[in-house]
Amino acid sequence: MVAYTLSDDEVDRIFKALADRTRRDIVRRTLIAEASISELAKDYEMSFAAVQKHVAVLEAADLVARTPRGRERIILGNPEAIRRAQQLLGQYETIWRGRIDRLDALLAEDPPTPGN
Amino acid sequence: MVAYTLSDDEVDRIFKALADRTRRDIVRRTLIAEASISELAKDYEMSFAAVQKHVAVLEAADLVARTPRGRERIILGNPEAIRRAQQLLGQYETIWRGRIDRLDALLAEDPPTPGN
DNA sequence: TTAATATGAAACCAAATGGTTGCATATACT
DNA sequence: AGTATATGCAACCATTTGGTTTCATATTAA
Repeated sequence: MVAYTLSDDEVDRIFKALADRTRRDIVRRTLIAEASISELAKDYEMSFAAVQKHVAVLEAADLVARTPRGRERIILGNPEAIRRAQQLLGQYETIWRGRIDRLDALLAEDPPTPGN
Repeated sequence: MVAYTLSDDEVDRIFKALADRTRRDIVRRTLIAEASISELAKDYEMSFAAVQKHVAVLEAADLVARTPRGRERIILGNPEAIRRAQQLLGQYETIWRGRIDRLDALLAEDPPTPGN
């Protein structure tokens, strides 16, 4: 299992990209099946250009890939980026478990005495 | 295992809160050990008020809890919120696996014939 | 009681965000 | 060749974000 090290900038981009429901929906859809930008755009109540911008944000975060096919641009979700974000959150879980371990250690020590 | 259902607004708040390196550091630190806002603020190159605002963003996303203790406010990271975010990303993984299964099914079908 | 500390909250500011419209260009269809 | 479609990109706009400073209030310490 390779451990990816993401820079602060990369992590910023990933979470910022995921912090918008339209973008999360695009990720979800393009993980299910590829779609062109105009196919995606049909289903949102906003302009084509707005959807295009959302896709650009996702691509900058490497959450989707954009491949030309004729006059279209095919968007495909990138499960690897999602996995990296998940691993990142997993590290916080590990940190927290460390705190619990330390608390347990404290409680396992000699019970506190007035003179201690 | 209880499945939490987060509203779009809640998910927006969580990822937006995590999309800032100072806030991620505050989460990390307060998962390790509780800290007052001023203790946190000492270690960042910004005003106390700025750190106070970051804590407010994290609290709104339920990523930390703020408990009064005397004149201080003690900040403690909330591992449950992190876990929920992780589960959310896990759902995307599941979605993606569905695509792979469908692709496998396609490949397992009768090989394509010109007349098909 | 007075001084110091910790927080809260408001007003302000520059930059980023999320949307728009309009126009240019590339590709496909007839 | 001419038209329709898909995209890219720029300019613009309102709102949000991430910072600041300032002032008020609550609590602790001397």
